[in-house]
Amino acid sequence: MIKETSSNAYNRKFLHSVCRINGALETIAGRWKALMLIHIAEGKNRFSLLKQVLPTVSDQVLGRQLRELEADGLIGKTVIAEVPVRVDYHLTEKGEAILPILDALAQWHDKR
Amino acid sequence: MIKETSSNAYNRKFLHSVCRINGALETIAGRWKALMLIHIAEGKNRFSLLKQVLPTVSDQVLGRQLRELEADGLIGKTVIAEVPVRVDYHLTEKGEAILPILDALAQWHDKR
DNA sequence: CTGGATCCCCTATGATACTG
DNA sequence: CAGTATCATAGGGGATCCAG
Repeated sequence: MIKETSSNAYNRKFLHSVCRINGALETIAGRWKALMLIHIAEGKNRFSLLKQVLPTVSDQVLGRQLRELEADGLIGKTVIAEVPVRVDYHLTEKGEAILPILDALAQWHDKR
Repeated sequence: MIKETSSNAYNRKFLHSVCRINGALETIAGRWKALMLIHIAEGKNRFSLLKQVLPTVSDQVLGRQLRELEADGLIGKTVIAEVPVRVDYHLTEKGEAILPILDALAQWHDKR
């Protein structure tokens, strides 16, 4: 059994919280993700609507980031079998929960 | 003069808040920055101490991210003219203010 | 309409060596 | 001790074309 120094315990404690912070940052740090979350929350909840409000994002990147947000559980989607097909996105509970933190970040950014 | 549609006004409003969020994210999204801020807050406030607690970061990257955090106003440094020279880092008021947000991110990350 | 497939490029990160 | 200079690498993002 390895005797633990207080420094080792200290490191593991903080490394753990940092892993969580980095994990959180990675889920929202995509170039457009914060923007996409806000727009979806405001009703721009379809692929073509998001393209309209994010004019400089490519189809490929928009699609990829939508899938990543879905995989991370921040958004969900509803496929409506019309012709042409229609897809509605919506924030999950977890997606809603990030909005106040994004707001806090925006306010923090204005300091000084 | 260009007549504004309500959609244009809508876009500019949200694009503005998103620019602020992305700006905030960029200042802390470096691979090690959140970790560095926490460690500096906890007293690991010198180059060699940070290297000890961040064993996989290279000197080059550590130095660069320290300079970036300093340029963004999150940390300050004090150079003590000993031999060998000694440099102490400390969080600025702005740097302290981000800590609760990082904590909120960590708690959010644990959801579900 | 909603994206997947493919290719390219740029930037952040990393490794190594060197300096005041 | 506290960095900087140089080179190499990987992954995110962008452009274009294509498909259900």
